This record gives sequence, C-alpha cells and structure tokens, in this order.
Amino acid sequence: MRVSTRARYGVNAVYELAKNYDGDTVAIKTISERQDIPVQYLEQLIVKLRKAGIVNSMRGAKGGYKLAKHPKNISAWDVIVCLEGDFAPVHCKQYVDSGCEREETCAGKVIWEEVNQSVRKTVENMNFQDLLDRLEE
Amino acid sequence: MRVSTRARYGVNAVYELAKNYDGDTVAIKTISERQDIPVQYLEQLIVKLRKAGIVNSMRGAKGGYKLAKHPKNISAWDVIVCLEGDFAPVHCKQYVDSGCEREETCAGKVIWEEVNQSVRKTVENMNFQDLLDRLEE
DNA sequence: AACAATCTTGACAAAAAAACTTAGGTATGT
DNA sequence: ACATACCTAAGTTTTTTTGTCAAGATTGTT
Repeated sequence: MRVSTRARYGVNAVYELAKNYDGDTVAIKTISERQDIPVQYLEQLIVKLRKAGIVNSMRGAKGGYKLAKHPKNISAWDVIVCLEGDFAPVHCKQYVDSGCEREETCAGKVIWEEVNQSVRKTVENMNFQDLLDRLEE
Repeated sequence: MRVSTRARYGVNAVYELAKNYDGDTVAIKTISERQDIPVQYLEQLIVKLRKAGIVNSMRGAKGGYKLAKHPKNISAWDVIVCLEGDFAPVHCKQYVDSGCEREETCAGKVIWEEVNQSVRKTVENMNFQDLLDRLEE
C-alpha cells in the first residue's frame, strides 16, 4: 500500500498556499520551486484542486493561486480525495468484478473496510491550520 | 492509495487455511480454486508466507499447507507486511531521496505518519480467529 | 495596442510497478 | 517407481503512475 506522489505533491502545494493565505497570490512556478514539483505536472494537479473548490486562480500577469477557503476549513482528506479519486485502499468493486460471489463470507472485506474507515477518520481530522500550527514551533 | 492484490490474495489464502486449522493439510490447488487465485501466482505468495513462519508446508503426495500457528496468533498485519514489504503508505525515504531537505517542516510527513500509525493499529488488532468468528454468524 | 506573465487543456511518452506465465526442478507418501 | 504436490527463477504482459510536449486563452502592465 502506498500513497501516490500526486497526493503527496498536492498536500505540499496546498500547504505552501496555506502559508501564504494572508498574502498575495502565489505563481505556480513559485510553488513548483519551493516544493520541488515538476511545473507541468503540478499544473495538472492544481486544475483538480480548482475544480474541487479548494483553490482559486487569478489569470494574467501578477496572477497565481490562492486558497479558496480558510486553512482551517480544508482537510487533508479534501485534498487527497480530490487528487486520488476515492482514497479507499480497496474498493469492493474489485471483489465483485473479479467474480468473488461470496461477498458475505469474504475475510478481506472485513479487514479492508476497517482500514478504509480508520484512514478516513485520521485524515479527515487533519486541517491545514493545524498543520501550520504544528510546524511552526 | 490502494492495497495490492498480493495482499488481498494473501489474506484470503490464510483465511482459507484458518478455516481448515483443525483438519488436514490443504493443497495449493484447492486454495487456488476456492479463493479464485491463479495457482502459480499463489505459489509465489505462499513461499513468502512460509519463510515468514505463518504457514507450514508438507511435500509429496497428500502434501499441502497448514497454518504454523493458531489463527488467534496470526494478525492481518503479519500477512500483509509479509507480502507487501512494509505496509506504510509513505516512506520517509521518499522525501529524503527526492531531495526534500526540510524534513522538519514538511506537511506531508505529519500527515503520513499519522496515517501509517492508524492503519497499523487497525490491522494489528485483527486476527484470523476473530475473522472466523465474525464471518460465521 | 502590444507584450509578457500566467493559467488552461489535451494528447502523448517514458518509466515503474504489478500481475501473471512459463518451464523447469525437487521431495515424498503410496 | 510413480504420481502428487511443493519449489524456484526467469521472463512477459499489462496496468498504473509519472512526467513531458505543444499549443492556446486570459489579463495586468507598459
């Protein structure tokens, strides 16, 4: 099990914007440099963040990005789900599609559902204001 | 983030053996059929389970596999880690290797470490006896 | 109005990982 | 001896992930 770099990049990018929440817009190139993310790859990710209402964009010279909401109101879950689709480690669909007809007696199902829930709970309870606070000691 | 089929297959295979803990050895072909896993792929997985001391093998005619311990003493964690290497969604190594020098101020680090811990806790607390009980209502 | 910085989009390519197959070999109960 | 079933290594195919390329649209600044 692993988290894709998409999600890692995304979290870092949003964190970078959170740091500048009270300031000017941040150009994509700036985020790219500070967080060490390939520019054009980051562009793809940030499109999703915009469509999800996490980020606002300003075009033209002096343009850039800003968080659409207060860091307190953006959770790690929001960002991750937005970039990874559903963050659940295992989708039941996989069992169904692969012909596992004994859904009710499937050991995996029990395990993965609990894992899904525990991951979700953990990540939902983590907002970017908290992260800022924790990293600014 | 997703769990590989390796881990899913592995859990199902061990569960199959857990069901037969008090009976005879189970041939790999039988496991394969009952859990719908490609035989020779399963062989690769079960080698690891054997080396990890989770499973015992008996060669020759009438051979097969048996759990090496009581189902109560085998956790989902044991099986998963054995097949996936470390189950942590994100290794800090990835940050270090990719040149992220500000380990101390990395938003991701905080998040992923909590995710790792919560996943680990969940899966460690789940043993195959419990699974048997829960699925035999 | 022209320019340059910046966002926007879609298609493509390279790389890595995962899943599965092939082809043999080895041990052992009957 | 022989059939059964485990054992191993190497290779192939497929899928997923990651990253690149190229061209376009928008808008503040001069």
